[in-house]
Amino acid sequence: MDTSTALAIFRQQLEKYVVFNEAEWIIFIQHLTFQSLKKKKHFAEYGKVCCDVGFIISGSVRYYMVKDGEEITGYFSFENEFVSSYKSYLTQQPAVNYIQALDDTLLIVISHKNMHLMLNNPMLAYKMERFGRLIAEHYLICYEDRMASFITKTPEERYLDLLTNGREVLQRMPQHYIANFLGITPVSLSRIRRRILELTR
Amino acid sequence: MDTSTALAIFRQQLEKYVVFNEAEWIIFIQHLTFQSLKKKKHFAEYGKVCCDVGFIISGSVRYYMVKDGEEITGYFSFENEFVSSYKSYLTQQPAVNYIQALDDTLLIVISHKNMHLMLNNPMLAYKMERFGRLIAEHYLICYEDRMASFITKTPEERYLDLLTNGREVLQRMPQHYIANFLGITPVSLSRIRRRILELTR
DNA sequence: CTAAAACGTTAACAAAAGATAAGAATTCGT
DNA sequence: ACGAATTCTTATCTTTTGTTAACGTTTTAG
Repeated sequence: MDTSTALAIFRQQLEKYVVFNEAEWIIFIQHLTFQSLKKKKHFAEYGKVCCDVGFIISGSVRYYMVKDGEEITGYFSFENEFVSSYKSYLTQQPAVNYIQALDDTLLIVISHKNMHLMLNNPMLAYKMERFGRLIAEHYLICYEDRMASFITKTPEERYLDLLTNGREVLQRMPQHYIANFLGITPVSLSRIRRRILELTR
Repeated sequence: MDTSTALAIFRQQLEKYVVFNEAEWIIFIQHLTFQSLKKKKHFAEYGKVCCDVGFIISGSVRYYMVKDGEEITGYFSFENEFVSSYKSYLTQQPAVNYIQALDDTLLIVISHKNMHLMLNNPMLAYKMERFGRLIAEHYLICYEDRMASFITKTPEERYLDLLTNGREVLQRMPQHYIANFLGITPVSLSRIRRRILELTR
């Protein structure tokens, strides 16, 4: 995909949050860069400050932490979604997690530095504050839903939710990533799948 | 506590996020109201749109959902913290949870209507966007931490975290609220406490 | 193309958690 | 102050999950 197509897609997706006029857009895109991540390469790593927010033009990533030498996958992001180790990005402190490309992934990137240049550029400041607010609110709602499912639902119920809603996650993802995502072990997920199969058979 | 003291506290706490000059402050406070919630009264209820964000001057609240007729407590907020059923507030759709005062609680309230009046008031718009962004980012980080603990830690580890960090939550909170908050049953928490006692004895 | 690595299922056993109920201690409402 | 309700612990039993290991299959890398 060429960069102008990617930018057009980005602009269209952004319009959920904020609409730039031509003059603003020209300045805005000067603060963007492209990043191409080969499969298995990292967008963010434990112990390193995450300097970027990315917007996924194509591909996908997984978020994981390492505990007792084990990788534990906590989340995924797909096309037309944002990706960052937000706490690290926002505080510019070292990240506690990894973010890794699951496929070859093309991203539009806003560095923390460029974001703050825009937040301090009178031409863009207002819209960037608004943009930042709406993005943060959007992901706040995602987290609120996800926390609620952990508090009120069993792993089996969360998996059934995934079957009905989370098409994309299930299609191409290794099952042990999904197990972690649900808060259980791969073996346990395999058993849950068996139980469901037996019931629906 | 009188209202001017409360406002002074609020102003000071807000300075973590945004600093108002005198002219702005005068307009800002015209968009605030006070709310006094008796113990056990609700700040938000299932099925009703949550129209307000509150700032807790004194007291505390718990967030809970009802599942199979059971109340399941998912979170708490204390003095100098914000409280809202954010998804409902932000989308103005009916809430899926309840928020209830644990003690008599005094709040400073910004209604959704007033928030949007300020967001559209040229005198305040920029700072309110910024305020909204920073608040959302703050709670995004809280959620990120909390999700991480659910994905990577056992209930026992989460309880031990609470023992070292969460002083306030543990002090005055019924134990079955804390159990829900940890994602387990009250009986299970009681057993975890016993195990810990036996080890440290 | 081939060897190695990763993946998903299953089994067997251990550990933990859920459900239910009983009983004592504490708190609450009036 | 009193009875009722709530809270916490403990016990028992059941269910679920974790752990480890084995096995066949699939995918990956060189």
